Amino acid sequence: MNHPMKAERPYARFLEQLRSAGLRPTRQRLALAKLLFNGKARHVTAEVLHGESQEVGASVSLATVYNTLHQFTHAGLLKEIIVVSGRSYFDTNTLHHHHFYCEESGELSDIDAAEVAIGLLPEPPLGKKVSGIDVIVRVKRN
Amino acid sequence: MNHPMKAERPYARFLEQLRSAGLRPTRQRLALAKLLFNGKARHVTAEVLHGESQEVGASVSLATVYNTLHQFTHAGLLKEIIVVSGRSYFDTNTLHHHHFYCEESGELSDIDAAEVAIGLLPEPPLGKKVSGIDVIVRVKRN
DNA sequence: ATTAATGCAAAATCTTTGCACTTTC
DNA sequence: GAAAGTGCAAAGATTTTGCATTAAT
Repeated sequence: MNHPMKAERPYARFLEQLRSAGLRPTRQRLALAKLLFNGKARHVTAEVLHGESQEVGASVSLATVYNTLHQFTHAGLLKEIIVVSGRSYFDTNTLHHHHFYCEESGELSDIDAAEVAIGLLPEPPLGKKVSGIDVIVRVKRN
Repeated sequence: MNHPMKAERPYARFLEQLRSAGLRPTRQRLALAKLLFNGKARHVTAEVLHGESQEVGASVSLATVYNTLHQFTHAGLLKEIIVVSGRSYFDTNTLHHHHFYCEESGELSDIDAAEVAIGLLPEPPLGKKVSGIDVIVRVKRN
């Protein structure tokens, strides 16, 4: 076995994922998808993802990173998380869940929805219906 | 009693509030405090508060509005609320509580903390302690 | 007088857009 | 070749900053 453990068809899954979202599998989207969806849940900002794409040699412009993150979000592949002003995080975990957010490090981590039991909730304002609930547990260094 | 129901010492309360926060009661701060703390709970953006200060004839520069909002926040007179990217809301309700947020209108409204019973919570990440919990109930028009 | 606060315009951030060029189908 | 996607630089939007002027103690 000379070859390392790289997958035989490394893009197959992403190709599938993109196609089913109606997005053409371009080099840039594949590169970003590969960075985003390689196993563990990720929380990235556009800036960070752009940096990673450069490190990997897959040069993708920052504008395209933004476009792609939003396209993926609209396609249901990502979830946008707002925890701090002036920066958007994108989460590869699209299931309903919540977050720990460390203001010092900027790190986000997931909290399974089942782990947060929200008891009662008051009636929403008149003429409005609930469309989502986000719980942000802010944390600090001990 | 010819005089209408305007308070005899309209600024007394604000003066007190500012002084106890160690902030000099300048014309601008008094004007903004008056707009912010006149009774009911308010949720304002810098832009909106700046607009209101102009309507009232108390011209305060936008930079000073930002400064003042942050000073008030640090002094514990306001609470900053993050619900949407690229815009900060400031809430005159500094008690622990949560929010309804309408993405369509941008309106925020309070939910008393007692009305949201959060059952269990997982352990925060190693070396971190919980510093706050924000619940945002996103709502849409029916 | 000292010290703090304000205003202005300029800068800094993050994000979006317009349009020519390139790639995918 | 038609349609969609990309890159770049420029524009937008919100927020912060530097510094001379003004106001509060």
